[in-house]
Amino acid sequence: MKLSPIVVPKTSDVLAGELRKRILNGVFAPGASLPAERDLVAQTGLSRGSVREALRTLEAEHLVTTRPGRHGGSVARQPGDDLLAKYIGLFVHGRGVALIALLQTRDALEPTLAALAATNRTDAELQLLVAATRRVEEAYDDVPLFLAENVKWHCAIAVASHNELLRAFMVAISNLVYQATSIDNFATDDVRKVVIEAHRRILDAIVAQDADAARRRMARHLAAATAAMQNFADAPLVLGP
Amino acid sequence: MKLSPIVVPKTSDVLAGELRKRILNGVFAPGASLPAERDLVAQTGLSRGSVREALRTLEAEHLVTTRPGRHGGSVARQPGDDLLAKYIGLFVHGRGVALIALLQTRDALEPTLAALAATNRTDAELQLLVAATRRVEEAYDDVPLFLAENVKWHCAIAVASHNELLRAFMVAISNLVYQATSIDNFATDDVRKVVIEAHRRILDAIVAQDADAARRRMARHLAAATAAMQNFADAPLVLGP
DNA sequence: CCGCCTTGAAATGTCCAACGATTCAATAGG
DNA sequence: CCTATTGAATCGTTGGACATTTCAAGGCGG
Repeated sequence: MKLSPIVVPKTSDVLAGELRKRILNGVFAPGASLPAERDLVAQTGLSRGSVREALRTLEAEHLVTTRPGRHGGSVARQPGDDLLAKYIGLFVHGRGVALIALLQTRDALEPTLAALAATNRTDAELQLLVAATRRVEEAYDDVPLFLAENVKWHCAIAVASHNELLRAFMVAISNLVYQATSIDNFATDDVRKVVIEAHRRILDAIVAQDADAARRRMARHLAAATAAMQNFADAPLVLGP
Repeated sequence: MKLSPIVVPKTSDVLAGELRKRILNGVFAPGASLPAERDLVAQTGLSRGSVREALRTLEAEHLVTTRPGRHGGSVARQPGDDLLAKYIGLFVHGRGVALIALLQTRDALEPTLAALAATNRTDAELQLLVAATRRVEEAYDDVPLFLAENVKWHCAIAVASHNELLRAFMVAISNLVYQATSIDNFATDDVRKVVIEAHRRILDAIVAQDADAARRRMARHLAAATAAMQNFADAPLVLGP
């Protein structure tokens, strides 16, 4: 008879897994309190050290926040966009991903986002998008503001797409590209003029809920923007917050 | 005189921050060992519990792995694909992202990946891709194996694209989709036959380094695959290890 | 009666000491 | 020369004690 190698997981990891499951399953809804440390000790039969290590793990995963004091304790949280953005940034910086790779990723995501936005947008989101478009145009003379408003415009599209995952990806990448390019002034007068015109045409397609046109125009817009900064796109990505 | 509110960070968080800084700065290069727990205790003057909690935090961030035993200890890691995959998974499950949103994201990423693979592939990667294609075909009669090899095939494309960020996204999403769909048997005989044929045509385009054809054919392939599971795509995503 | 202050309770934060479990290297024995 | 035993280094786990933080309730003075 043969036995396969036996692995013994750490008790704190087991407990962390159990609690994680319950949080993601909604047993502990966001905002709800988990049992107190000593209650967990009593319920699980583990030591307090193990329980605390499990809670530290979940805390690092942003699944709970823990506060001391009278009505303190650990409360469940919902993992948000900021968490994903943080780890995407960590990945990009840690691996030294080149700017060109970020631009390629953006080129892959945004045409689909535009198409989805055209299909799924609500009227309220359309109003926000119109306002964002106007703010970009009004910032024509202020290059840093122009770039910042431009990022917000693209994020507004992402929000209107009603796809949370794509949106989270897009927001994270947009901010990374913004950080990497805001120093270099590739946004000449001509570039800014072209951007404004492209935004208008994309907005028109979204107003008309024409998904194909929105996708096509966004793809062209990005190709132009990428070309404008192509000169230093191969440089390894530096900087960051 | 007025005093602003004083915040006292947890000692374990402070230590985790210090170690994190050193790992990201390269003081502890990937693969290098951190001081042993008891050495950290001696150097920092903290208790072993606090040191361990700090290490659990870094472990959850995939910045270290820690092993017991003689030459065990904590070694620094480079945040890799698995890190991003873990947190993408947390986001998807935590937010209850629908399967349709995952499929839309995949549809956005993979045509670009195929195009990049056609352009950037090396001969070695092409060989791997050929082998992966053959394995999918050989698994025609074994549906679970077929699905698993199918995922590997798509990941092989992602690797050949030479875009680390897109690849990491793709690998994470592929596995999530796989987990969510491997239970439902939508992969009928007809579907599997069509998949194999589509893979061949995409592979041909990558062999010929025809980026446009690769993108086009991948888009069509995905549209067909998405349609095959469209029936239950709106269901909220459940399950997953 | 109202408002401030003190006190107490509940919870996490930190430390210490010990023992158990795991892994690998060195050494003794066949 | 090979194998098995021993031993050392290291993490894993437990239990208990005390410190710190936070809030609520009650007491005191106005």
